[in-house]
Amino acid sequence: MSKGVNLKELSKKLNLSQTTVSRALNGYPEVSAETRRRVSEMAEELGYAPNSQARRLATGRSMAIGHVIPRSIHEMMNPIFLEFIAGAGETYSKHGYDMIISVVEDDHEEDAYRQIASRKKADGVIVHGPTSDERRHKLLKKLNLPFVVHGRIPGAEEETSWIDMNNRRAFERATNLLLDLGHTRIALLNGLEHMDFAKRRRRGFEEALRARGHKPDQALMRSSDMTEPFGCENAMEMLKGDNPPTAFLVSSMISAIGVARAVGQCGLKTGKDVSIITHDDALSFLPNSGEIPIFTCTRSSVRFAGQKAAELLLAMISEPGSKPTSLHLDAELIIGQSTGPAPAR
Amino acid sequence: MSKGVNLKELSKKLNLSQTTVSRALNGYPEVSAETRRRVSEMAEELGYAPNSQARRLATGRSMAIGHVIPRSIHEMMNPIFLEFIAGAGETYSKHGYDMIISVVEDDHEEDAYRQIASRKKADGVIVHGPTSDERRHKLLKKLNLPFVVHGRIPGAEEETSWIDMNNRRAFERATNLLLDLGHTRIALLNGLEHMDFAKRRRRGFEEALRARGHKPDQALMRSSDMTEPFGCENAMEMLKGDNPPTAFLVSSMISAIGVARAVGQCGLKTGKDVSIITHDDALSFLPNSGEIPIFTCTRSSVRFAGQKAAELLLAMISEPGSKPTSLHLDAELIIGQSTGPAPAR
DNA sequence: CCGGACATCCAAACCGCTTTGGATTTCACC
DNA sequence: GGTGAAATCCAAAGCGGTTTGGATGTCCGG
Repeated sequence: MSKGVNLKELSKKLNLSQTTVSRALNGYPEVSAETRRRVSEMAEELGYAPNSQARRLATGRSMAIGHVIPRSIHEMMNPIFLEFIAGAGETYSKHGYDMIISVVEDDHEEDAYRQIASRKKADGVIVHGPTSDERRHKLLKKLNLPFVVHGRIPGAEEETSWIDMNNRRAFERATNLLLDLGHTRIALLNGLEHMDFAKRRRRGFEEALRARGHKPDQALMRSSDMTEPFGCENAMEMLKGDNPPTAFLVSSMISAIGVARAVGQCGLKTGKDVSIITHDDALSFLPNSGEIPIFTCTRSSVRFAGQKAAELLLAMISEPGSKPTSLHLDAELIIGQSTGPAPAR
Repeated sequence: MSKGVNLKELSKKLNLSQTTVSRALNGYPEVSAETRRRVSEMAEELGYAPNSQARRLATGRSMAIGHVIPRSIHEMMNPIFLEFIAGAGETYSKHGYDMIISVVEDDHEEDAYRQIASRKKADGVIVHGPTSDERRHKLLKKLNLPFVVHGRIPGAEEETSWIDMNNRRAFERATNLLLDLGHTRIALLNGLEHMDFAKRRRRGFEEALRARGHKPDQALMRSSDMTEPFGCENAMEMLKGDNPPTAFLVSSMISAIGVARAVGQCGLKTGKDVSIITHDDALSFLPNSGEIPIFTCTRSSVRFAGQKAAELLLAMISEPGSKPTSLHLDAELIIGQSTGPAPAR
């Protein structure tokens, strides 16, 4: 077994033409049931599997989806990116597609897309982490390479296919919850704000504040890669300042953990002295579930987003020329242990 | 530009044979310098790039490396896996290889490898997360598919190529440090112990204890997926028990963060009342650097391991029949803020 | 018994590249 | 001037599939 039979050998063994064997295996109708049975049996027995390169060459479809990640973006999106990929990967393998990932130097990103197109490495790509001045979609259109954006490209919402969560709304709701609890000095620890999602989150935050007559305080807003130390250091600094915040709205569980650490180090109690709401991407290694989750959060499974993005893209590929579609997911607002009424002054 | 010229058209335009053009572009010697120049210029101008499927079919090399991840293993190794992948990916693209990742249902793992081999999807694979009763290497040998193991397969160290850190030694050293600081009740929060790396870490821990005349206490050892809550819950439980540990040795930063949270919740101070040493895979989104790192740790960059694993594999592929090679990395022991002398009883 | 409609199957072209096995030209050297 | 080596270049044969355009055989109604 697994000796590496090819179509020619298989068909010889069966006394059939390659045509017939190929058709039998690929489910074409012009083959008798009996023949089809014989063919599949023999194929099974000899462990035949079509060479994918040959098939791809012949069909002109590469049966692969590309993900290109510049090193820097990659570092920044680390765990979230992986979870998304995992979701997409499930969809791909379900449909017989391969996932190819290119880790490239930042200044070679365009090149990477060009190569995918010209060398026919993939039938489509996923665009990760769109920024405010995104340009990749233009390149991809020029290259005629189908793509789906994870997130939204400002100004190109209508002409591109995308999947995104409602970032603005999620942070608006979270902010309102904190306001309802009596918090008025609320800090925002956001992701890098040249990223579209971060910009939207800030907007949701600020709008909610303004709607209730509060002025957003720049001194309470920070934006950076969402690491643990980022959360800790900034929270520490703010908590030690005068007129410290009583609540934090944080863009990532990882940073939120850092905030919690800072709170502890200041001798305060999370959920009592200081409230924290974080966005929770439902990362599998950072579960925030349980009967009462540790963190109050806005939750939206990025893995699910990955699955859906892949489905969208595969659909686009199989029906070229169809209208762009998009999926707008709402985050759940889940009450956990990290929020409570604002402490009396 | 990027109109999709192929070799035939390009050579026609140049009044040369496909042979010559192909050779010129691929750097073969039997082409005059002048001709080569003309060819590259025209190729550049027309935006020619060889179709990768065709090239692969013709050369018989798929120029791709496969990584298959069963969903469950994947979930468990999440961030570490990604960091490894990132490292490997850098090496691949530097050498013109593609990285293809298959996310498969657990019971289809074997299938995935079989397909990679029979359909010639990849020239080699990386084996992730070997367990104590590992069997994948046997399958891969049978399939004649080159592979490199990230970690070691117990009993097959000589006959396989692998890259691993010295888990036993790292945990032995960490344990000794704690003993030197006067700690005698040391807890071990380990990864799942059917994984080879976790088993080695435990061995290092226990041997160090025994060597100094201490009996490992089963009540202080836990093993699980290395999540944050795992660290917190178990630390909490132990700290609240009678005769609590004064130090924790933890297999992952993520869990260590959980431990620190538990310590804080118990009203204790990390590095004073309770010491923590963690293994630090140098994940980019969980930096533990700074002048004095937060956590005392044994550090070994898993991204670097990924790069090296890829190099090993590519070398194996280009020199078939070479002896298996392996790389044994030593972790650094780095003193941070989370350790201090054992508190007086 | 004949012609056409179906049902089956096949030979050969094709996908776009690499590579083998020459063919042709050039040139130094005897 | 003849000759063999070196330098260039080319036609054609793969690589292993899919797909087009028939060929052959069978069955049915008229």
